[in-house]
Amino acid sequence: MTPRIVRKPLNTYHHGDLRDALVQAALREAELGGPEAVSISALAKKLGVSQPAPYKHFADREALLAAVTAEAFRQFMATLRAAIAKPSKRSKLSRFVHAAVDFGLHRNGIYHLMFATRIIASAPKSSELHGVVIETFGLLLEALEAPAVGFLRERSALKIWAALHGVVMLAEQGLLTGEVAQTSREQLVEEIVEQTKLALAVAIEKAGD
Amino acid sequence: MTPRIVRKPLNTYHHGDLRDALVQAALREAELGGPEAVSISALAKKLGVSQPAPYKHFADREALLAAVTAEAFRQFMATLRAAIAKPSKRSKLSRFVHAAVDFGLHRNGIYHLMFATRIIASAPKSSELHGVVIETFGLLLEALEAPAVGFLRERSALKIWAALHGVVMLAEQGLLTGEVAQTSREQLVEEIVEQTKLALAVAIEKAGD
DNA sequence: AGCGTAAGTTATAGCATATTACATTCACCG
DNA sequence: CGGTGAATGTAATATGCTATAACTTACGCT
Repeated sequence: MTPRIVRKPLNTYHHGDLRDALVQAALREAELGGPEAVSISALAKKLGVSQPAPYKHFADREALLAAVTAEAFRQFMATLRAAIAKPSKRSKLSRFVHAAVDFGLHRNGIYHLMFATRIIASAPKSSELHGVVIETFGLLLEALEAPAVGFLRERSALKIWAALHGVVMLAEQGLLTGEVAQTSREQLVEEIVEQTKLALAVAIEKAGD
Repeated sequence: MTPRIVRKPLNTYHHGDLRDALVQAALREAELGGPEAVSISALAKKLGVSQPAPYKHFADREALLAAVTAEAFRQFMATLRAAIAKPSKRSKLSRFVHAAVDFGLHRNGIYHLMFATRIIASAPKSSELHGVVIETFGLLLEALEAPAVGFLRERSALKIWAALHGVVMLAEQGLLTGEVAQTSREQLVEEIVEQTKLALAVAIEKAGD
């Protein structure tokens, strides 16, 4: 009858699920203030445990951030999956890209954690984090719906991935409004999708010769 | 006969040019370890002044980082200017983009400082930093050599800027080698340049109707 | 020559990461 | 049951960083 599967002792000594609570709380902090807003001691205080308690679950701050980043990717993927599943007259790819950019702008701090740090690069290839990154890329490949073979398809996906990340960065830095560009974000994203599709079509045709 | 234009007192009390020395030293630190490797107290020790001395020149750490970032942009621009000036059989735009990506990868930590933090976004529009950013964008517009009018030209520039930034990120995260993609970085960059040129040509033609 | 101010200094508060040694509870097994 | 080892927590402490306050020194200007 208890809503919790995990056993949660009533005594105050053991928290019961500190590890997960840390990840969730850290994610909330990162959402607002970015990676550097995540403070182990602040989290411990907020969760009502002693300051060094988190170190029983994470070797150091970086290890916590890696776990938080992995969780962020899972939420990212959930958003993307929902976007490409929902029927619409726009293409799957277009929906994917717009959803990704929206995520990057609305959940700003988290996006920074995912893409503007070296957390991924310094995580071992066998890690959980690396796995979800690959999986996310797979989602993009799926959204691409390209009739092409692996090679061209992957290159197109990489170009899309790169460009959409760049758009998020430009928007964040305030370079998509005002003097520099009268271009709206959505317009830019749509153009990128279209020009990549066009380039892919050209490449396929050329390969067909 | 003294090589220094700036007066540098021989007594140990006044450093003589602490502000500039801080910026340069911070830039070196950031080059290796990224923005978070910049520690005011460490810099002070390295420069032989007391720990709070830097605060006479910068209100806080963020102010120092903003100055460092502005200097980084100046070096970035110098590199880009050299690249587009040097004659080659490749297009100006191609040279620009390759130089930018190279800069992003070789001077990794600095690039992070420039594009993966909120320093620009949180700097006032009238600031020195904002100025050099606009100037850098102007350099890209120049490199584009597009026959198009402002509107289309700017959009193309934005797409290029976004994509090249994304490529740097992908390369840094190690997503351009191994299982995910057999695509080389240079190939990808070249394709992006080409497909943007193509898209621009199409857009110009359509506008000409 | 003297004075104001820019640019240093020491001292100190406050917060964060991380380690060590110790305490408590959980889970399991005889 | 009861006891024991591992997991999980605590207290105490070292170290390093940002930042401020109050004081000192030397530069430059009239």
